[in-house]
Amino acid sequence: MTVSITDVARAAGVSASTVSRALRGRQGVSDEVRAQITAVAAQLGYTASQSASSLASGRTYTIGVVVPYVGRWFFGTVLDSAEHVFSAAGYDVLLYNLGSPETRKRFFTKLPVRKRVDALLSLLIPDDEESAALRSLGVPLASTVGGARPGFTVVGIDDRAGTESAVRHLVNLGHRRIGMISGSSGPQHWTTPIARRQAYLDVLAEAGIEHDPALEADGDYTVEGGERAMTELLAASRPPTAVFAQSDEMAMGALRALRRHRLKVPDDVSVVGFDDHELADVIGLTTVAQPVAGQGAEAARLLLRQLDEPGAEAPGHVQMPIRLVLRETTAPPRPRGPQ
Amino acid sequence: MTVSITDVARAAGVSASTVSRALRGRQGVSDEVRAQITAVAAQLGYTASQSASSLASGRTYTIGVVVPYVGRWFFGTVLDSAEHVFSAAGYDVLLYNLGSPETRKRFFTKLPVRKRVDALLSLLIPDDEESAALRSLGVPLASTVGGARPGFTVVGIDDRAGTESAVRHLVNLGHRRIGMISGSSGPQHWTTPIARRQAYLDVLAEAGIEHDPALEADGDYTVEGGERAMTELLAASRPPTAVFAQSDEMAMGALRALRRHRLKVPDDVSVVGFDDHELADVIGLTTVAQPVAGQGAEAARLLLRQLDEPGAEAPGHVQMPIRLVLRETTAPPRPRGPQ
DNA sequence: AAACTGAACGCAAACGCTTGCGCAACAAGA
DNA sequence: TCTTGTTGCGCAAGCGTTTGCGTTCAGTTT
Repeated sequence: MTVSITDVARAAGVSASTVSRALRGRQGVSDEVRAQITAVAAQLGYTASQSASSLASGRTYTIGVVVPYVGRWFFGTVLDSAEHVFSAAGYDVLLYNLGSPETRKRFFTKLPVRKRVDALLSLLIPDDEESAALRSLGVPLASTVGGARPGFTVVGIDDRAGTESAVRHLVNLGHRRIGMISGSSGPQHWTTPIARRQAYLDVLAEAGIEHDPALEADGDYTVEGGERAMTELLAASRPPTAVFAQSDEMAMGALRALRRHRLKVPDDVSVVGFDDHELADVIGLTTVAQPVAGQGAEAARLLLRQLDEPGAEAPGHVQMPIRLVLRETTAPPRPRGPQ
Repeated sequence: MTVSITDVARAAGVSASTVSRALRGRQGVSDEVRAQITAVAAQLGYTASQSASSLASGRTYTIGVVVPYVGRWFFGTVLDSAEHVFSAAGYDVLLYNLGSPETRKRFFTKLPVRKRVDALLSLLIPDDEESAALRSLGVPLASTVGGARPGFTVVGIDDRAGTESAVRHLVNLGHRRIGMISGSSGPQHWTTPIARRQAYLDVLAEAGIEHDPALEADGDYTVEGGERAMTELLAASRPPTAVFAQSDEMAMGALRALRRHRLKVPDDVSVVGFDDHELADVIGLTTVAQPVAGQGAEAARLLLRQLDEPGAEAPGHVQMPIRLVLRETTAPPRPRGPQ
């Protein structure tokens, strides 16, 4: 049926152990025999059975990646770059898409990755219990979202600094009524929205602007949510002249809401996003750019390093640079007064 | 170290085989013993080793998914929906991201999925050689792109009909100079761009419009490519008054090029895309919608069916519906003549 | 009461690899 | 010549499951 290691061994006139050593580049086999075996294996189209190999060796050469929504740009991009790093190093990736609460719960209770992966990269923020479950796997862990967590190597960005640059930009343009569309905090302890909100409040305070709770709305990190949130903000008794959205998707939703209300951007309302989505440039959105692919690649590299040198201390938290990208959705507020 | 089936067996006072049967719902074990074993297993936190299980049974409960670019909206969306179907059925997914020619070549020569998956879903179009390699895996195959292929269940859309509805829409608005931004055909026999081009030519012919090669440009299925292509088209001696882009991403690039040239959409130039990208609505792009997530889910379901009933004949090709979505980037051409 | 069922369970043989150990064979040092 | 190393390779014992077959035993049929 399917060709096994003993088939190769027989065909090459050696033992199975020699085939195993030869094909995996171990020493203890002469160059000529190795060449022989390699040739025979190629000719027979032999591939080692991953199951048998990992059962015997304990190594799976597989990395688990858990992500909330593969379909969303941010996660897709991180996954893309991480996958490249993994596959270049000879690792396969097992993907778990945990968008709905049920699949998420099932994953963390059944833990299908147990004994199946050598390491795990999480693109979602586990709560304490989930964190513990992952640690119980006994493999290196990394994450590209949220703040530092025990047992994890997390590569992220400085949410405070990013938010500050965005909001300060609006302040410097002369805006005083600055709204914010935030991402839902959800059931998990999702630190990002919290950090960004705090930074937003701090900048307002430092500029001597009184915070108006009516200028905050939740956008659920989606386009539709952003649209709803912007609509809410516009319904305030004194609507904002500028809005900071915690993600580009929400900013895009906000832009759509503004268009529906026949308000001009940036003349009537300025908008700044967060992420530098691939289409942010297309629609001219001012935003704070973060190296999304870079974070995925870096996290993957750090994971691989831990696998290569098991003794080494893993960095707890690394921060990647952010930068404000000025485009066409921000401008000074329209001068008020008698027209 | 890690708890094995014999640990559970010992703790429950039965044999390993009984544990195996009990946990997998096989018959031949009494209800009380089964309950006992289930409880003990849960308490010990036992999970069967996937390697050992698949080595012994030959089933991997894993599906391979190969995709050119996980980061792109189309593929991410298909993957997302397919993954949900697979995981709901108890299958894990192994992801292979084959964007670059090297990784692609490596994948098809080494075929790391051999003996690792029970079925394979391809979101890229394999050439004849690659197709043969996949068939040699001896597992059910499905694809969500391109035309029918021997050995594959492919679920797609009617590219001709989709293109016709888009181009006819432009013709009906009164356009006569209708450009097209196509996706590169690339090295593989990628039938989609060819089918769409043919439909484009046919509609022009049926409307009595002479085809002008200067109104065709390649956009590589990317935003940047679309922008370049549009710029090319605008450089023609008689530029188009309307453009059909073979994907929304390219259409978005075209919109950006038009904005850079200070041309109004749809007043100066109409644009219609293809796909109904999640952000098409945000920017008001007229486009032909295809059920992207639906195709992923359907392909996944068809694959699972083949696994459940190995004897059954698999459908060779199923087509999902498309529909033209009118938004704000198309309008009648600006009346010409003395202004 | 004997013979026959079927259900519930254990035994042991795979499944296809990896790896510690042992054993030649040969080279180099004493 | 005899040790001592070194290198190249085979043996065989796992790794943790699944599964065909055999055994036991309670319950049914003659």
